[in-house]
Amino acid sequence: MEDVRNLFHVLNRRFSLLQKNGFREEGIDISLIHSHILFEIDKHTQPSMQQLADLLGIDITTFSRQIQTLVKANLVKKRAKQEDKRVYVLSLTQKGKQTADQIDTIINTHLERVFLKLNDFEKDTIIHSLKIVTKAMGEVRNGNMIKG
Amino acid sequence: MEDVRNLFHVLNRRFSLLQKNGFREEGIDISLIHSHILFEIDKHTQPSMQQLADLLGIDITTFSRQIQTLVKANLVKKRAKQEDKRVYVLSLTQKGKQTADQIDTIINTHLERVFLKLNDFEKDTIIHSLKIVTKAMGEVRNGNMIKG
DNA sequence: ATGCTTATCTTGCAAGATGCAATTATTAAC
DNA sequence: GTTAATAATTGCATCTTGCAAGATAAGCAT
Repeated sequence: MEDVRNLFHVLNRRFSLLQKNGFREEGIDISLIHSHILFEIDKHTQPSMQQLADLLGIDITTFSRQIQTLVKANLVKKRAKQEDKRVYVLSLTQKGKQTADQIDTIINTHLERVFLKLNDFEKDTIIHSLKIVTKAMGEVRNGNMIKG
Repeated sequence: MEDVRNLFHVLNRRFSLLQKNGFREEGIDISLIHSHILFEIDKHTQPSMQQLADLLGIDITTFSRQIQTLVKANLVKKRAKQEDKRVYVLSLTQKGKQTADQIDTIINTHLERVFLKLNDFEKDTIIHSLKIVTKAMGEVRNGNMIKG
């Protein structure tokens, strides 16, 4: 069991570096955390602040200010929910969507470069395994998460 | 290919949460970044500042200050290398090693809880897959890394 | 309705993290 | 020996973080 932690750790770090390197190489000036926020907003429909903060494991106050920055940068739109005006619902602006897509392309390009080293069987096995383990990790502790 | 990014992303996040939750539940007061630094120092023999900073993808100036904090907390030891006195070699103090081991136990316990949900075949497949993909990701871009 | 409790989000503040530019100390190159 | 390169640190300005304390809205009891 002892090298499982190491595997996750290294994998984690390498994926982070893959993203950072991607941004740098393509001259995109965005932080990892902002990229993640755009990604999550894009993935879910009408997420609230609290939902996304929980999902990303960020303190709500920090998240609130990150969103303010993204709104100022015209990447994210925030509007009060009709049914419950305490809640703010997030969505991407056109520019935000465009940025999210651009980031997606970059990361996928880099991921493809990784998978080129592997044959189809390995590829399928890996994706299957990632799905299983990700699901299992979500089931152990799922506070108030949106299904991811 | 498009949900591979998502898989990595979610897996990444869930592993981060697993670590944070572990620390919180066990009442360990340590940040993720400090935990990672201890882990890496423990894993490598006589790593230099620059090596670890590169490995973790942290700016060397930030890393230098993180190490100062850890040295003050009596978790890390820093000594000049004999052959090259510009270089500082890092190691764990007794307390640092103890902390690293404690963290390791916590994370492994939580990981075991995840793997309980899976059968032996799935477990083996997943570990095998993680190894392959981690290796592949390391080979695509390996700047000046120590072998991980 | 009125008050009490809970939920969502925002700000004040103080502490910590970040990264560029400049500096120190050491080694390498010529 | 002078100059260049490398490893690490410090100054400084900026950003991030999270607790505590608000502001506002919704739910719920009486």
